[in-house]
Amino acid sequence: MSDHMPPEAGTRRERARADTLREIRATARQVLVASGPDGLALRAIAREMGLSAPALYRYFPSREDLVEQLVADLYDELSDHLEAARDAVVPARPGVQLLAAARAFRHWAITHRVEFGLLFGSAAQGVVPDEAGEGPAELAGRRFGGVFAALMAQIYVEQPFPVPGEDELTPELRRQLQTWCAKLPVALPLGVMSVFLSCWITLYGMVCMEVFGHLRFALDDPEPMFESELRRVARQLGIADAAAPS
Amino acid sequence: MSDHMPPEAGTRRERARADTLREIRATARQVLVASGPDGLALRAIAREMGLSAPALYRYFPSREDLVEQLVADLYDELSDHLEAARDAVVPARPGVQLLAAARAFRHWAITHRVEFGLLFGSAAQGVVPDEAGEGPAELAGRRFGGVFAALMAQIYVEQPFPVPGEDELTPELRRQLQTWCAKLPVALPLGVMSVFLSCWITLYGMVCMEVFGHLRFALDDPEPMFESELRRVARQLGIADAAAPS
DNA sequence: CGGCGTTAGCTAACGCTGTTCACTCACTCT
DNA sequence: AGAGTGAGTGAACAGCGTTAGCTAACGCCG
Repeated sequence: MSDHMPPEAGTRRERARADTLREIRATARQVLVASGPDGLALRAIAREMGLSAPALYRYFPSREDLVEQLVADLYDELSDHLEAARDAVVPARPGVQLLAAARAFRHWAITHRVEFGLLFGSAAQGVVPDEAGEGPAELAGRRFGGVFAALMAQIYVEQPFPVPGEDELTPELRRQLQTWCAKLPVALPLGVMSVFLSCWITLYGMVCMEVFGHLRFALDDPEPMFESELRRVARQLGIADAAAPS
Repeated sequence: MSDHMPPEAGTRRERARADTLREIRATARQVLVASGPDGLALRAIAREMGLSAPALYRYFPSREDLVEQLVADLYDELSDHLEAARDAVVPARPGVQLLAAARAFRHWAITHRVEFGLLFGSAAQGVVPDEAGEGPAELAGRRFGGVFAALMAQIYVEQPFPVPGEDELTPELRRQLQTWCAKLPVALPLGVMSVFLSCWITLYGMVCMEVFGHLRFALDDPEPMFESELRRVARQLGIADAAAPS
């Protein structure tokens, strides 16, 4: 008897397994926000689902792997959020889209502090993460970075902004940017890539400092400073006209 | 580190207690680097010192407080490192000193990754740290920030660099900077403070990204990029001439 | 000098953690 | 119908932070 059908499903067992796996990931996420990163215990996840802790080992070889999967899921969720903000911009000018994505990044970060801490706060992946290569988290992280990178490239292609010439970069930096460039699908001037990194560092630094409380020594509400930095970035990208807050 | 010294006052008991307390802090630090932040267990510290775990409760009300003390110690150590680098600059021009301190910051961070993660990651202080006010860690953190702040102020006082006028700041940002300024010993133009924050965000962002591995997607060795960002900061502070790497 | 209060340190214990093992039971396939 | 697979179980182990109750040494004061 072959009922063929839902194209994408395997055997019943495989479907059930996939369902449970999804439920585990969802529950883990929920426990994370409810109990903080330290409260993210296998037993807590299991209890929430009405099964016993060792059962989870049918799905993940260790807690660490489960957390890594969770990190990947969170990166994906964050990427979705950014893309949604980007695509909500009409008309779709990449400059405005970049600013929208940046604001969405900060918004997600401050409304999901615990999750953000897991992604960017060195908690999960060891602080000394030589761990060459792979893992779903690494992959999802690249998708996240790609959202910004693509927008930045698009901005430059549509309307080039001033970038340092290659002769203005130190030879060491040039070499670093070159080896990076070689790994990319499209080739961009090295100066563009240095500007991209510089902007990304500003964005990352600003949001990290806010979420981790390292701006509280100075600012009560970091949003105005964030907007100010965003304007500086926009100026650097020649999209200052797009910077008015929505 | 910044404890005052020789009299070593107090009864014998008090001295013994102070000694043990210092030993605990030193051992904690050592266990931290040896076993990572997760391996920083009370029992491990106690074992290393040849005593039992509950004994530590005579010195700290909880593990969390011990970690906070450790964080304070690390901030102090880092501050010492920065001040040493600053004071090693001859002749003592504040521009050069700032760059020296910035490089020392990065150097300490990448040679003390685990400790850095504890200070600047989301691990130690709760990610949602409303915890108003106090604690030795907060205090030591302010000393650390003060090193940079003082240098920056000195640079401006000696030779003012161009800063945005108050009318170029949004009213919200102006208000934020004003309430911060009110808490400071000396009053500086708001534009200076916004530039300081901007520079500090760059420095923090760059070093955090490197240590937490969020630059590995692009750069193999982030140092050239760090130097490039440092030059940008120097340019902004009118000390570009001081930016040549030592 | 003797006694007493203070206090550093101990062991034992509780409840929690991640993880392993041996087992049961339901489902799937031949 | 029987064999085999695999999800889920409870018990157990080592380790965690923390509390309680005890011991013994120390410092002070009469």
